[in-house]
Amino acid sequence: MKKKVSLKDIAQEAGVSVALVSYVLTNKEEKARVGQEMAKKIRKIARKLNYQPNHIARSLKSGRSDTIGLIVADISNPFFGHVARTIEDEAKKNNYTVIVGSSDENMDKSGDLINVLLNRQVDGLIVIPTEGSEAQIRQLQDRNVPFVLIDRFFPDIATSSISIDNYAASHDAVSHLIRSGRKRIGMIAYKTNMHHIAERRRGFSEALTDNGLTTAGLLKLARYSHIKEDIRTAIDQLMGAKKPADALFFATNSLAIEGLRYIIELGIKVPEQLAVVSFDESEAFDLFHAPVTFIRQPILEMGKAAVRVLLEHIRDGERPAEEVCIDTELVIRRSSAAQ
Amino acid sequence: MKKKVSLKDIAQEAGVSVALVSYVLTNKEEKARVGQEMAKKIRKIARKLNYQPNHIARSLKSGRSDTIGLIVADISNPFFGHVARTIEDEAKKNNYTVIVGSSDENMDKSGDLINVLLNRQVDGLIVIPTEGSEAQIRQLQDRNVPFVLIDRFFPDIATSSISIDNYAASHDAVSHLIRSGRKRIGMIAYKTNMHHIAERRRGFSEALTDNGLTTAGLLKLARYSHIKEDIRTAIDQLMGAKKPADALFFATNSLAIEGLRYIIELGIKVPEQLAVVSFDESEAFDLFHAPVTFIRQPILEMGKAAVRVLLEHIRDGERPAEEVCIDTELVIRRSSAAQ
DNA sequence: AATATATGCTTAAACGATTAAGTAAGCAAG
DNA sequence: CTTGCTTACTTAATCGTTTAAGCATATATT
Repeated sequence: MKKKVSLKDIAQEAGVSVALVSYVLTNKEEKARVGQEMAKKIRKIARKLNYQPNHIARSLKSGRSDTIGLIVADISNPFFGHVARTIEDEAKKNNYTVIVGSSDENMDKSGDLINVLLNRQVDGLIVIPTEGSEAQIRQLQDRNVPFVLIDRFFPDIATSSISIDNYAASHDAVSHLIRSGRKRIGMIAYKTNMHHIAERRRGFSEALTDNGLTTAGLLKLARYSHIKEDIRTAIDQLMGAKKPADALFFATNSLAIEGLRYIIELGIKVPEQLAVVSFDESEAFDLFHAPVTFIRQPILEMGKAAVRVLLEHIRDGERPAEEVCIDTELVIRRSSAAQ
Repeated sequence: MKKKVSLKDIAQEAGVSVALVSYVLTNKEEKARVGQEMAKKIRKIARKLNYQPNHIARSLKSGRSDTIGLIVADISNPFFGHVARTIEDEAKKNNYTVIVGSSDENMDKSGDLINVLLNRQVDGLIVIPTEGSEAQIRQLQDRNVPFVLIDRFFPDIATSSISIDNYAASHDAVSHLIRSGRKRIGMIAYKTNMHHIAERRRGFSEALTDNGLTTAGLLKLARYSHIKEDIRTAIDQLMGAKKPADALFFATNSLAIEGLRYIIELGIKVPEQLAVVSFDESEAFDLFHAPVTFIRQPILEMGKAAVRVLLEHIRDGERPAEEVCIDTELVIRRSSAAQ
C-alpha cells in the first residue's frame, strides 16, 4: 500500500514546521496565530497532496478512537442485522465507526470479543449479552468502560440498558390469543435463564392463569444448539396431546420460522386448527399462507437510544446508569384470526 | 474509562526500562538476551496488572492495523449479513478484525466509507461495489490498496474478485423452467448496469432464445429505490398481458420477496398458474406455500476466498489480481414444479 | 528610550509500543 | 593488562499527530 501523505510531507513542501501545519489543518490558526498567507499555502498543499489525517496517530494522542464496539449474537440473523444497521447509521451521524462481532450466544466468544474490542481501544461498547456473561459485564463496570446493554439485561446488575417490556408484550400477545377464542395455548421458548426470555415465559404463563387457563405442559423449551430437534419434539408433544394445542406462541423469530417449517410439513392448518403468534419481525412471516401475527420490536428507536446513552457515558464517565424501556406493538394478522 | 496498564507501568514496578519489558512481552527475550530472572519477574508483574497491549500504539509503529474493512450494500439484508458473518469468522481465524459499513447501493456513501476505512488505516478492503463506483475502485488500484471485490466486479477493471457465474446460473434456472413446461417466462431484475445483474439478465434472455422462445416484453426492471411500486407494475404487466406469463424469475431475493407479497395479494396460484424461481436463498422461501426454487450462492466459500485472497494481497503488495469464480447450485422445489 | 504587546513561527514533549544501537560489567584469552 | 566477547541491560529514535511553551521580530504604548 502506498505510503500516505503525512503532516511532515506537507511541512517539508511548505518549508515550515509540522506543528504549524497541524494548527492550520485542525483549524486552530487563530489560537495559534498563523499568518493568513501561510495558512492558505498550507491548505493548498494539503489539498494538492490529498492529505488525510492518520486516525491511528490521532487516537494514540487523544486517547479516543471514535470507534464503538458492538457485540451481537449473530450478525447474519436479520434481527441483529437490523440492530447493527441502526447503530451503524446512528454512530456515523456522530462521527463514530462501529466494529461488530458475533458471540453466537457463547460466553467464551463474548469474552474474547470484549477483549479484542477493548484492546483496539474502542471508546465504548454496545452489547447484546449472552447467558452467563454477568462476570464480563461486572468487569466492564469495574474497569469503568462506557457500555450499554441492548435487547437484554441482567436484573441483578445495575447497568444502562435499552430494552422492551418483554413481560407485557408477551402477556399482551397471549391475551390476544385468548380473546380470539383459543383455549390451549402452547409456547416454545429457548431453554435459557436469560431474563428477557424468562420474562416472555412469565408473560405467557400469567396471561393464561389471569384468564383461568391452565399452563400445565404448555411451555416447551428448545436448546439454542438443537433448535430443530427440540422444536419438533415440542410440537409433536403439544399437538399429540389428548387435548392438542389450538395456538402456539413463539418466543423469537428463529423459533417461529423453524416451527412453521415443521407445521407446514405436518400439514397443520393455520389459523383454523392452530393460531400462531411470534415475537420479532420477519419477511418470512409475510409469505406464510396465513401472515403471521407478531410482536414488533422498535429496533430503530432501540438502536438510536443505545448510541445516545453510550455517547453520554463516553462523554461523562460519571453518568449514572440509564434504563430505557421502549414500547412494542402487536401486529395482528391472519395467523391468529378467531376460529 | 480507567486508564489501561502500559509497558511503562510494568517497567516502573520492575525498576527497568520500557524496552526491556517490551522485549519480554513480545517474546524476544533471547534475541535481546534478557536475564531469565528478570523475564520471569516482568511476566509476573504483567499478569498481575493484567497488561493488555495497546493495539493503537502498535499499529502506529508497525503501520499495520490488523483490521480489514468490509463494504456491503446493507448489513441488515440477510444475504449481506451472511457474507459479513463468514468474513468476520474467517478474519478472526487470521487475527484480523473487521469493520463493516453499508453503502445502500449509493456511490457517494460507498466513497465516504472507503475514505473512513482507509483513514482508520485498515490493511485492506473487501468490497461489494456499487453501481458507478468504478472511479473509486481505480483509485484503490492507483493507491495500491490491497482489496478484493466480492459478489460483483467490473469487467473493464482487472481486480481480484470473488464471484459466481451469474450468466450460467441464470441460464440454468430458466432452462429448468422451460424443461418443466413453461413457455412465457418473465424476469424481474434491478434497473442497473452492474455487470452481475446484466449477466443474470443475459442468462435469462439467452436461455429463452436458445429454446426458440421470444423474450419480447418479458424482462422487467425495478429501481432499487422504488422496489415495491415497480414490482407491482411489472407483475401487473406480465400477468395482464394477452398471453400472461406462466413463470417468473427474480434476480435477487429482495425482489422475490416483494414480488411474492404481491403474488399472494393477487391470489395467483403457484406453481399451477405461475412458476417461481429466485436468485439467492431466504428463510422466507421455505414458508411460502410452495417452497421457492432458488439459486444458492456459495456464501461460505465466497467469504473464505475473499479473506484468503485479500490476505495474500496484504502480505505481498505485488501479487497479481486473482479472479475466483465459484459454482452455484439450483435448489429445485415446488414453486417450479411441472404443470 | 524603555517597556509592553502582538505576530508568526519553531521546539519539544507526549501518546504507547518497537527495535537498532549503545554501554557497562564480568570474564576469558592472548 | 589489554583486547575481545558475553551478558544484561538502557538510550534513543521512530510511527503521525497534538499542543503547551519558547523565541524572535515588529509594532504600539508610556
